[in-house]
Amino acid sequence: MRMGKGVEWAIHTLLNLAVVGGGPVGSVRLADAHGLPAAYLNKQLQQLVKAGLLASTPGPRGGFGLTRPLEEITLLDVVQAIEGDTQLFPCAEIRCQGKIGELAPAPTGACAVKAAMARADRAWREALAGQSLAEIRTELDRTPVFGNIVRSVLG
Amino acid sequence: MRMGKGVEWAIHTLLNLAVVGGGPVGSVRLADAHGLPAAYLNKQLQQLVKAGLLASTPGPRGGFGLTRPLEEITLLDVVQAIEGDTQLFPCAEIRCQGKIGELAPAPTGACAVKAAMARADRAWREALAGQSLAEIRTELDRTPVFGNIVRSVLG
DNA sequence: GGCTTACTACTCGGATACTGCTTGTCCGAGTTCAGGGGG
DNA sequence: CCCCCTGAACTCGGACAAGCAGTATCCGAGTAGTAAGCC
Repeated sequence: MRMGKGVEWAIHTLLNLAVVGGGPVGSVRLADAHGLPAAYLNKQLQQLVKAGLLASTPGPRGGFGLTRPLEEITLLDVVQAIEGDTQLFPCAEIRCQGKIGELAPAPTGACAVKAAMARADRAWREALAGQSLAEIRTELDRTPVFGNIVRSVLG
Repeated sequence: MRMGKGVEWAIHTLLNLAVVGGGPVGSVRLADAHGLPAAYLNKQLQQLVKAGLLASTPGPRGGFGLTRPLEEITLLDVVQAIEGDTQLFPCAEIRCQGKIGELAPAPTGACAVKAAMARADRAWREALAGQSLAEIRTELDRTPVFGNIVRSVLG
């Protein structure tokens, strides 16, 4: 159980877009920056567009651009955009199946297992929502050369 | 990104084994209790044996039995036994690849993205480790008939 | 009658197919820009 | 000289394959219990 690589790609791409600022950047250039397959990265970026994190402009000089500053983008936003907002624990309600399910009365409350897992799930999501991409960029800016390199590659 | 069904199966099976107490129970009977494919449940239970949560005894009258009380089994134990202890976020270090990777100096510290994701991961694991199966069983015992049904099915 | 022994039935355990999702690739619709022709 | 039009190049967007992990199944190794045979 692990999330797809698209999440890592999306985060780094969002950070790069913020560093370069300015107008939209095409998916090919964004992919070359980290040696990623361009067409597949494009697919992931479309997910970010659907989620409202990016805006896409077609045609020459087109590409993808941020719709809001990094301060307003949390890790949870990115993860949900790429992976969807499904729970980590897929409760199939097997407590209501099989011999036990047939004999037991219809359950009144929610499944205790499901509830416990949901608590952990919530802790994870809150930890993700508590960290914005802006904070991560601050960490990256500890290496001052970084900004120049990104701008030289994507500019 | 969601964990396999085996986790739900394992948790309910562990709870059932605790309720019935006594000697080992075969995988077929455990599977019938919730209408699960017996052979595949067997595969998952083997994972629990490897993790030390269950003990298996072969031959007739054999089966699986708990090795310690529910108080000493956390949700994290079960999840790690079934899913492995890999991180949710698979950092491929793409920051060191592509044009940016070639131009940037060798990174000194850990990846900021990886670190942020690891924090959320830790929050999730701590939430899982903070809940034992005994607490869940307490919830289930709110329905007093439950114990009798489990014993009648597995006895 | 008691003990030994062979047999049967039942269990786990690992090796073997199948399915669905993640990953990866390709081509078409749409738009901007450039260049040529006409007014 | 300025405007319009046509064409081309480049972009996103969704449709189309490949690979792999999760899912499901089956058969063999091993053991407890049983029943028959022997002392």
